[in-house]
Amino acid sequence: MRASDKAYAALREDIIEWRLLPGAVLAEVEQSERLGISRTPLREALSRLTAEGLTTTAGGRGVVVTDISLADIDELFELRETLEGRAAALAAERGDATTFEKLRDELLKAPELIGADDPARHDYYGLVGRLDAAIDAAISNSYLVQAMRSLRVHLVRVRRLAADDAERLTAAAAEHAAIAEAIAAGNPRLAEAATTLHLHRSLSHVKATHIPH
Amino acid sequence: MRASDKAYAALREDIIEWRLLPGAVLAEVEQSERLGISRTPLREALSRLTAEGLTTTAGGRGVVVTDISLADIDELFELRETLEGRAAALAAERGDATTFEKLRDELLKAPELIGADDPARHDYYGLVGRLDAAIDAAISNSYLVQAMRSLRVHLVRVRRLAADDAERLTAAAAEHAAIAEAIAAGNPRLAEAATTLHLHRSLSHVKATHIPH
DNA sequence: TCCGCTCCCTTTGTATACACTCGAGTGTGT
DNA sequence: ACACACTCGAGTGTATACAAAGGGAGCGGA
Repeated sequence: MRASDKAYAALREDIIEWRLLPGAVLAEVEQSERLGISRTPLREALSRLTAEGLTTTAGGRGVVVTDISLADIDELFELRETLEGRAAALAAERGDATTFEKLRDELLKAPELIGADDPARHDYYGLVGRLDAAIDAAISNSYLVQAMRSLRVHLVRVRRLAADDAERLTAAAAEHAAIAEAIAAGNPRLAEAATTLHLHRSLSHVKATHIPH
Repeated sequence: MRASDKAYAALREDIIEWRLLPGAVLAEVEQSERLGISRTPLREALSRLTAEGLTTTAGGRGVVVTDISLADIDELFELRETLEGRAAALAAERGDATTFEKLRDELLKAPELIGADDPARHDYYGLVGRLDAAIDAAISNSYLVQAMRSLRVHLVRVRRLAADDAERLTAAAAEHAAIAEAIAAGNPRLAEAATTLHLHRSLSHVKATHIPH
């Protein structure tokens, strides 16, 4: 793995996990020494982070970690609703039914995973990730997939702000199952509606349990 | 202006104007010498181009200019319809009516601009650009604006493939005027419908007059 | 005491030198 | 004659040295 990739992954992780808080200045020499690499690959990593919107160049003062305000969260979900709603509709038109039927069945059994003692709920998040991947594959539109992928980075960051209690996750699993069900049934409008519903509930939850930083 | 910005702008222009054709390899030493800068800022420029999707790294063999197939154009417009349709609807909800009324009036007079002998039709394209900018400002959603901005780069490139005859531009101006009219009237669904219509016509025109390369 | 100017220092921007990897081409052995 | 291996080279990846620019602190004047 290239040094610039390592630096990119490390910084991205630090920002998403809120170990590097908004406003933190990422000075080149400081970070390059911390990560044990030179400035050149670090600069490339910072460029990528800035292109993604996780950092921004603060004229002459280095790059700083971007903030996420409540307004940003609203904007984020507005775009998310647009993209994922359409994605779900397209998946319903083009996707393979059996794939999404299996995912639906797994999602209906998800409460068992959520109840387990794994605090990170890796299995459940992996399952949701597989649903996302299945939708991505079904729509076969690289530009749309790319747009959603760039959104997910910010969404993971936002999710870390909210308290992922078992109650909400159980409800979310049912909502995801509804989406998978609609896609499997080949019903685009239903799939879009289910996605809209899920995202509104998700946004409400985030705003309700939002931890100010 | 920084050297890396200069290199980025120059290469971006070359790719969009099809002076650098798909598949062309951009060797670092070669391009840095051509542009009169060193490899370091050039690499940053190439990183940005790759992030935008105009180039792609061909495993150790330098970066190459990406291709745009007919399938890509379909995908591009599918995403464009999603984003710009929603943008028009949001602008209708949140935009200032007088701003878009003025733009509508100007667009209705656009055929005069198109008839002028300026082969580049700078005035007309400037006017359409101002409509885009007005929509961007009206929706006040930086994430959505960012997503559309990253799309427009590819769209400009596609537009260069089509023959922008006066007839199509006149029709497009009328379609744009209809969008502005719907936004000014504060009718989101109408604005979205007008946008959908315009994009379908635009796509048909591109595919009909497509110049294979 | 407050405003403004200047100087210095910190930090980024650029250039260049070095290291390493991948691939092609050639030469040799069977 | 064919196949395998070795060498050479082109090109990227990384490190470091140098240049330039912007900001902050300190000093001086009003």
